[in-house]
Amino acid sequence: MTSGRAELPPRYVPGEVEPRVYQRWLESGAFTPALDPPERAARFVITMPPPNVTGSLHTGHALFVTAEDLMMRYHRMLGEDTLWVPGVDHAGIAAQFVLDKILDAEGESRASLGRDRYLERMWRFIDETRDVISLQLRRLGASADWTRNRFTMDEGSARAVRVAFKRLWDAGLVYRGEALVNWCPRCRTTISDLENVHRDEMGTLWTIRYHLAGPDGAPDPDHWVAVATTRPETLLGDVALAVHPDDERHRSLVGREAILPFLSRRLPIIADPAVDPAFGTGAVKITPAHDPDDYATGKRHGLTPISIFDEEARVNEAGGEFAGLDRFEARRQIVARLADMGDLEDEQPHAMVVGHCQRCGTVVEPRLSVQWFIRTESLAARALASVREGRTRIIPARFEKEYAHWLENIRDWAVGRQLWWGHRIPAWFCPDGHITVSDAPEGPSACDVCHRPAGELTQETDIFDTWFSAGLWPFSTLGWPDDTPDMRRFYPNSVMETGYDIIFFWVARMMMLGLFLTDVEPFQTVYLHGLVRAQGGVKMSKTKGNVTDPVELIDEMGADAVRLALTVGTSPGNDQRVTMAKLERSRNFANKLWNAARYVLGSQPPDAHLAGQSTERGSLAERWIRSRLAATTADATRRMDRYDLGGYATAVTGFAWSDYCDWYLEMAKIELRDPDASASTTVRVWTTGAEVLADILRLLHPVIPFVTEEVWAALGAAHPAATASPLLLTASWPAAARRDRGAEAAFTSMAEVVRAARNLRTEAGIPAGAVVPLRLVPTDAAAAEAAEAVRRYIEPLARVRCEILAPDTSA
RNA sequence: GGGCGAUUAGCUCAGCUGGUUAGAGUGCACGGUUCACAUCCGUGAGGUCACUGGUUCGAGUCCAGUAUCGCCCACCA
Repeated sequence: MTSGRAELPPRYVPGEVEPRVYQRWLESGAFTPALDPPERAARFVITMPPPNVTGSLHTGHALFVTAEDLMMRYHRMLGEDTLWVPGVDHAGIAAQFVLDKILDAEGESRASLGRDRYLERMWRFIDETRDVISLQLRRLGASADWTRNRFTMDEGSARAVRVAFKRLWDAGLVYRGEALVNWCPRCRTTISDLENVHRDEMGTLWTIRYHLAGPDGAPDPDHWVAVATTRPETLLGDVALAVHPDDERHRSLVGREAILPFLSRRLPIIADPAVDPAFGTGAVKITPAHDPDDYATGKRHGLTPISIFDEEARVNEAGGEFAGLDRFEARRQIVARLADMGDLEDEQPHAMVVGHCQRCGTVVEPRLSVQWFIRTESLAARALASVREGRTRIIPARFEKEYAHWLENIRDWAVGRQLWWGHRIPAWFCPDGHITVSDAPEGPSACDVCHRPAGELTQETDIFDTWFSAGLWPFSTLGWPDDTPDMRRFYPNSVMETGYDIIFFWVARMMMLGLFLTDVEPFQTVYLHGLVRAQGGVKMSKTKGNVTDPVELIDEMGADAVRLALTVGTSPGNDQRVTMAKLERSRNFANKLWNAARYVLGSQPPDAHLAGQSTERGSLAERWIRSRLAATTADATRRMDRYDLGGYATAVTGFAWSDYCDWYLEMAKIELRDPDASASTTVRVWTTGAEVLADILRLLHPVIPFVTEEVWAALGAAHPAATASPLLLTASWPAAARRDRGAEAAFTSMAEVVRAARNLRTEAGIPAGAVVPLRLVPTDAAAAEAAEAVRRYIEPLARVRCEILAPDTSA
């Protein structure tokens, strides 16, 4: 390689270097693990949360890419066998929500298209959107292996889903049964407990009179039971009234019957200890099909539930005259009618908790239906033990408690969804109701029980909860269930990195499924980042209009600045704000580095590239900066190893800016311009600066990869010995050298004098350009000697002329 | 109803296993066109580490309690 002057453009323009640098990385093939990994190399595999296929980059993505890429680049530089499999998630319910809105605008709907055409339309839609997010992730610098790009609806995932379900079924961990589930009337599907988000709301508590049945069976106008309810519309599904067995006020009622308004159904009055005598009137209506408590009560008393809503929560034919009304309209009319009849006794504002669909916000309706469940008890116990016994560690540790609490109280997982976009449950029914689960792509050849041929079987129409396929991600992306080279080499993964908001949705599910299916923890470490909040600390949301578009920020500030701003001053699991001030500061740092490099390149003495590694003892400036570099390297490495990404970034950027730029380069200028310096000294001083810069680039590369890579190339052209590797991406992480305490102490004393002198100038109002005398009074002969030794730095740095007086020993 | 977190300079946040004058950035004040950089340089002001007790030679750091804010979990009509 011919060396010589290398140049960087005089101005740093954010966003300019990224495309060509990323292209160089891609062409190097370094994102893809080598076919023959180095012997005994440690392994580092990231588990990435696959973003929603229909989504577009938001700040949360920017944060996870930054954190993961930081770790990846660090471990790659350590020479480890690294892998980051990128991909996207089909996001069943979320994707349908998006497509349904588009169809609505086109005058179409799920119903008008039907399942097959709807799915065709979805695939076309996905084809348009599925690369968007990946391309955006690349703009942030994600050093993922794009040759292994995956999708939770690809054939590999589909097969993993079938096999996983079959194994769960064969192990008796799957059952199908009637249950009261969370139903979203807008999405028209079951949702899990996790997707049912509770919100405090102000509702109304109505007190309604249920007349007792008279001797003739007709309602007795003079005798009634008053019942308090927040949902009067559900009375259409009442099957009983209940009181507490010890409640004296109502004891005489037990065993009698009341007449349901409007429908004249006879309701037995029962006694059940679940009733709180202190609440309302002490008597409650029992509506097993629409209330979880009532469902349990009904079961205890052998009552048959009556469902009164259809899938869109309109009153069905069981509701008599109210049939066809929306549930809230039905409520209004029923309350009005009761009031007219004089049977509305009271109406009070009432604080209550209401479940809403996580996706669309609609009030969740408990609905009685037959569902697929996964038995979670044994799965959860293993997932719990893994963390308790330290085989998987969660960072920060406080989330281990939340994880444990959730798993200890887990309920069975309703995995079926009445949607179309997703993996269809591989279960078939024969006319006799037997269930056959098959993991074969073409389905079973016959009923497992009665051996009827496949032609007489029909497949379940429900699909899986999106998190079921996501829960297989760490291994379905590596070829599981086959014993592939990737599985052997990269499983289990090392670090699963994600936001704390999906610890239950995703992390816990991966642990449960991973342990059951592969007998090993899918990853050793769970690193949870905080959430990015908008200015003022509120959650970002499109409806609030406070979303900062990371793509715009990258255009304006550069990907390096966005990454640095998301890293400095953060700690795992804690929320953070991104402010314009922080972004500007980060961009300024990139600019600073660029200019420092320009100075180094521009100040290269002739033939400097011919100098080998200097062995002679350098100047104080050189020894000091090398010692500080050693300290910073050790600190940065330690922080990286402890996942203190914020501390790492702060340490390294601080070193580069303060120690290197503000002090070393200024001291080096003095030495480089010294007319008395020998050529070899000048070369040595410059080379030290170039070598330290090279290590700064290595240390900074994980967090600001683009600028450092570009500077590395220029530095390599000027001084190949400093860089050694053509790409910084694959350069080695620096080893911490020995510190030089003597040099550090000498520097500190010198710097104190300079700072004191500058302070005196400012206080005395001495013009910045004026060179004034400075009298130093050493405390002893050694101090005098030391002062003399650093005079050459003090004088230009403080713009003074030193007079070093005789030692004053009086103090 | 449980549980968790936060509370440190005007603002945004770091402070690991308790140890010398509590840090950073930004903002502010003042001064700077020195040939890398005004996306910069220099100097400076600014904190009873929410509050109350306790442990300790010593606490922002550990313990108990209180307050405010936020989050998670939870089938009471």
